[in-house]
Amino acid sequence: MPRQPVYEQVIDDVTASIRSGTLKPGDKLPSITELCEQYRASATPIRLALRILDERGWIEVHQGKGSFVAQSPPA
Amino acid sequence: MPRQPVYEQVIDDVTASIRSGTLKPGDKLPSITELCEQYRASATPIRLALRILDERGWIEVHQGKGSFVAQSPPA
DNA sequence: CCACATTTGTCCGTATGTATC
DNA sequence: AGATACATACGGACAAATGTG
Repeated sequence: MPRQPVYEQVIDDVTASIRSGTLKPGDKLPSITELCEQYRASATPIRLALRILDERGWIEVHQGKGSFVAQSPPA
Repeated sequence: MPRQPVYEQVIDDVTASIRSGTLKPGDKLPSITELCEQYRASATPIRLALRILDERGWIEVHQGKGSFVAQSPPA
């Protein structure tokens, strides 16, 4: 079993939290700096995960403000 | 007017080429190394562009093989 | 099977710019 | 003005997949 990349782990964790209701529409996600600490990783995989989650419609990322759960996340 | 980031330029160029028919489904894109030379940029923005184009369904990227225009690109 | 070159994948650290608070 | 937060880009390192010989 090949181990899962950090950025995929973040994607899975966030989508799971949204699906389960732990994260609700409009909720603010931890900052990149905080996510780096949580996952003990650099900003590279964290930022990649957030960008992909944004592309897929799970979150909205706003410069200077932060990342927020989308109002209508995918099923 | 803020100038356009390199990765957005790549995205625009590739989507335009696909839309115009210059690039057809199944066609192989230049390698990352070649795109770096063409745009006189590092791999970072090139990779980002390819990843986003993949997420949006324009291309398919395969490790060890290359990037190929999707069989059914978006409208 | 092995060796090698090519190509993409993942991640790190760093620097600088832009937006928000 | 300063602090916080995200954006873009560079260079480098090592891993993994592919194709060829």
